[in-house]
Amino acid sequence: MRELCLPLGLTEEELQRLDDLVSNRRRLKRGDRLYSFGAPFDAIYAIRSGFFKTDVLLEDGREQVTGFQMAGELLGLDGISSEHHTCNAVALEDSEICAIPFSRLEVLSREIHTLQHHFHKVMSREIVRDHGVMMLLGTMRAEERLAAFLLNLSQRFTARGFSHADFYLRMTREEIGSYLGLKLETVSRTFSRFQEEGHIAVQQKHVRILDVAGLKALMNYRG
Amino acid sequence: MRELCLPLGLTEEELQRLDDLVSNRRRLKRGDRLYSFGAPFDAIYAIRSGFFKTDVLLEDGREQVTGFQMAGELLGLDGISSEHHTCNAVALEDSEICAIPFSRLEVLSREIHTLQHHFHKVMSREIVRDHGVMMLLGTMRAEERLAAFLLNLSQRFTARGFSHADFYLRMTREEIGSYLGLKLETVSRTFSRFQEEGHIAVQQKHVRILDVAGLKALMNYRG
DNA sequence: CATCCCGGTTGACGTGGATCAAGCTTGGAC
DNA sequence: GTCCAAGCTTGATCCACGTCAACCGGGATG
Repeated sequence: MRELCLPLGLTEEELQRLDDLVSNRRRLKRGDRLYSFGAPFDAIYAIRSGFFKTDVLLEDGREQVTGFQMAGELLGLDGISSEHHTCNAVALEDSEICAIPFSRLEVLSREIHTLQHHFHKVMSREIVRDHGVMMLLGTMRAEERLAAFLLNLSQRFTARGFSHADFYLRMTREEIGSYLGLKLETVSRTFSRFQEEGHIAVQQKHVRILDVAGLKALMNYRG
Repeated sequence: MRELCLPLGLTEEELQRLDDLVSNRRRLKRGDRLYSFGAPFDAIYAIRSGFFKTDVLLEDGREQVTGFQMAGELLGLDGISSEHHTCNAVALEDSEICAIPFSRLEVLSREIHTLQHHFHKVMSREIVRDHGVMMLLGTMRAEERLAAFLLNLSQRFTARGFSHADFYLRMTREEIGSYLGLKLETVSRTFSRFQEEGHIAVQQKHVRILDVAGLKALMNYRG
């Protein structure tokens, strides 16, 4: 956890103060909302365990999933700008989070330079990630989108010590589709095609990646 | 300029220190790059005047425009995460920017709380903006995307004291298309359709918005 | 002045993914 | 165990947007 979401090179005393900051824990069951669009913002959240999605809704009900977050990642950065949350965060499995009161984070990051810099990097990384999603939504075809999605999940599971090639999806086809700008049927069909072509083995939410190179190759060529 | 991109409520002395920070000006001609993908990051940039695009490229040459920036907006936030720029920033007209050395900004924002908070808000606003683009790319149809784009431009021009209804586009149809996830022909056709329907008058880069309500109405209903 | 060229428009046609619809699988409730 | 609802798969058809191609218009160049 520390390696993933906290800066290195802190003194014992600094670590202690950080631990105080993130001491406010909370458990959520699958389906629970961590926060909702429009709610007042006063804390960001570090995921200790579990899996989340964030989404934004249009007035007519259309949903865009803006991200899937797992242990070690932060939620709520969108709320800083307007003092209100601008999306919904929903637990996709039973999860545990730390609430980090934002005003206290700002105080502490004035005193601990590495914390300040780390926090800026985390926000910036979120912006870079979003640009990657724009690239995906703006220029890629369905196959490329799903391949990129699977490879990204695989890489993040690996970073957390799980198998890079064998995992359970926490989200539905519809949620994957919303994230990737596709309909659930297209997601399902593309899974099936990947399976026929031997790139993966998929049965409902259980995915095994059989051919990483093949998936990567799908991403770089038209046709 | 100050109203748009600087925090309010600073003392004279604080303002002086800020002015020192942003004293490093630079002029760019149309087509010049402010920075390129992979270049070392050491400063963010405030646009004093002019117009920019940022884009990311895939290995096979596909381009995704990630944003259009105008006076008072910041460029380069993407570079903080990895100490290298992760996109290209290109001037779409002759422009002037202030380079803000990032390490100095971090020092100063430790001392001026309102600056720190303002900077966090700016980064967060960028994240929120990106979510809006995801929504646009993931769920909207061509008409909705272009209407949203025009209304957004209009609103930003208004905030800068320009006409909300009469402006020149600084970017090509292809760049608009790249931003909106459409081909240039689709952008062109959709402009023509908007004109036929009386929502706008368009001649090449000159756009007049005739019916704001009509454009807004286009955005919320399927079909 | 003529020429070039880049960007824009428009038309004809093709297609990837959406839509509509029918089963199927699975896991939780009882 | 049975039942049911939610989610997944698959097929048939449709259509919004992409592709390909022709042409136009205006500003830069010589």
